[in-house]
Amino acid sequence: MDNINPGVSAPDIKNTPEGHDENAPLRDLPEGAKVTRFAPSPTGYMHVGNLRTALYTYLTAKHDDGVFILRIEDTDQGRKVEGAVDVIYKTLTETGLLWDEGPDKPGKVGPYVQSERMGIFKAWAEKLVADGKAYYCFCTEERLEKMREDQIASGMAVGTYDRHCRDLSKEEIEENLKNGVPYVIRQKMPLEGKTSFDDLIYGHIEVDNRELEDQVLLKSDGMPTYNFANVIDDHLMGITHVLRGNEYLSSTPKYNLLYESFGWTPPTYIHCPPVMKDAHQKLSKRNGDASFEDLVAKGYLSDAVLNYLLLLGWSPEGEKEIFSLDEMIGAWDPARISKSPAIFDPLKLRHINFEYIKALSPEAFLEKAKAVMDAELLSKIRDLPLLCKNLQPRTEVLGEIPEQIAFIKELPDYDTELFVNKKMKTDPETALEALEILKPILENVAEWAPEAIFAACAEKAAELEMKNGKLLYPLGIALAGTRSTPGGGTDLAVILGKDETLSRIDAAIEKLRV
RNA sequence: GGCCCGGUGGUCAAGCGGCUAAGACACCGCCCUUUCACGGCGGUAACACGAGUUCGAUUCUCGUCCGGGUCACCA
Repeated sequence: MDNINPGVSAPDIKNTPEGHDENAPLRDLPEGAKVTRFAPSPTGYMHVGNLRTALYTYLTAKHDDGVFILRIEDTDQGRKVEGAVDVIYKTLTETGLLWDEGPDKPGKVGPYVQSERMGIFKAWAEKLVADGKAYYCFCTEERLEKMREDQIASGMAVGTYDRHCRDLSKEEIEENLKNGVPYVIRQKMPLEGKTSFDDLIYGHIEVDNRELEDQVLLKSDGMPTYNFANVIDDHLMGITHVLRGNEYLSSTPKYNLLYESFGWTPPTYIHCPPVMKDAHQKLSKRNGDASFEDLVAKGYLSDAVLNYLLLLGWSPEGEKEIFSLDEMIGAWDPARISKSPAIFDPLKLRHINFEYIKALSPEAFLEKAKAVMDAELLSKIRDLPLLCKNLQPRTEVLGEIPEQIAFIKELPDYDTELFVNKKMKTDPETALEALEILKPILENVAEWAPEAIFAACAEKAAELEMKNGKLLYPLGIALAGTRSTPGGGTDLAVILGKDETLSRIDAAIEKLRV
């Protein structure tokens, strides 16, 4: 995607408190345009919940011709997975969620990889300390450990920092700093009052400041916590709308206080409910739930997956269900995101995928179907277009095609009971008759084509005053050895070719004679 | 446990004080039909519970219950 604001070439903004100009315009955007960001951490796996967040984030930006930013949040170096960033690029590219700015598409507010922004966080944290909104904390791991134990023992609120270092004397702090005592920087929460914010989905949310912990902003290794980096980056990057999972709902007041401390305007928050595996568990890597890549590998179309995800937790105004990406952008309204969790329904995904497969041109379907067939199978199909014509309305997931037509490779060892069909009024006995009648017709049919074969068979049926099915149902069973096949007996004959057809009929006749 | 959020059929969901409470998936039945599908038509199935506000609550308030989230030098 091209730079969406060509012609604007403001100098790089300074990311530090000293150089930062709060009023410097970051981008030249149309009225009402939103700037959003998708900020995954590179853990090597894109689960569908993540992808859904990316979609919603993308749509929120694009609906008003805004900017969609990709930022990689890799401050936890320990969890970093090799190649994970590529998975993110690949998935977003495949689904068409193209970002306007990102690590590989630098804009004016880069860098877009958090680990490359390390220098700036410390400066901002120190500004907070200087302004009395944060403080150095020299508590050791052991003291914190002991504090928690004591808290549990005394039945106090669990895990909340006791603000031990909040009121250290100036001298004490200087002394520690001078001696190189390791420290973290903690946010100084107000001791009373309330903090509130408005979420686009959940509405007004208010908490007692007493509930808020003096959270760590800067770790002892100089790295920011997610909680801090997030706020700094979102602001410096000019993010106007923050979409994220609702697990952040309860920490948002802390973020708001940070914005307040800096004198910044908080973004609009849009918290999304989670995508669930069942009523109790989220969809997750740990549970071995399907990632986007897994679904595609199974034969789901990426557009179909995206379309399904769109509907999982969001509903359009009308009755329409199938949306192209452009249509999604047009119809999108973040206010219609659901408040409650949604259980991922594989069956519905199948259906949506089916709709997309149905909509494929015959040529496109043939290409996709061919891709899941092996050479041996392909060599035995005498009329691939005909097969595909029959397959297309019967395919929900591409990957299931091979098993659906396994009988082409090899006739299964079927039971003669299969010849029983009440509606067609057939049984093994009538089937034997039917096949014996059919055999010479097929041997002598003028042209080995669907219409010609069907016409010849139908003519014979009419002559014998029987329903077509009485004659043709047994043909299908004889040729496929299974009840469910893509196409009727005459189509199967063409797909298998004359020789194979005749030989399978002989085999059936033999089987029925014993 | 404290705090925050949620609760319409099996699932996704519409609804935003007055409706016989949409629609989709799944399921069942019928029709079409050379199998199975597709398609068409029809059907079963829901406002968690209890108070209150109101002439009237699925919609508003409170409580109960249930579920989820969060309480890290992880994001």
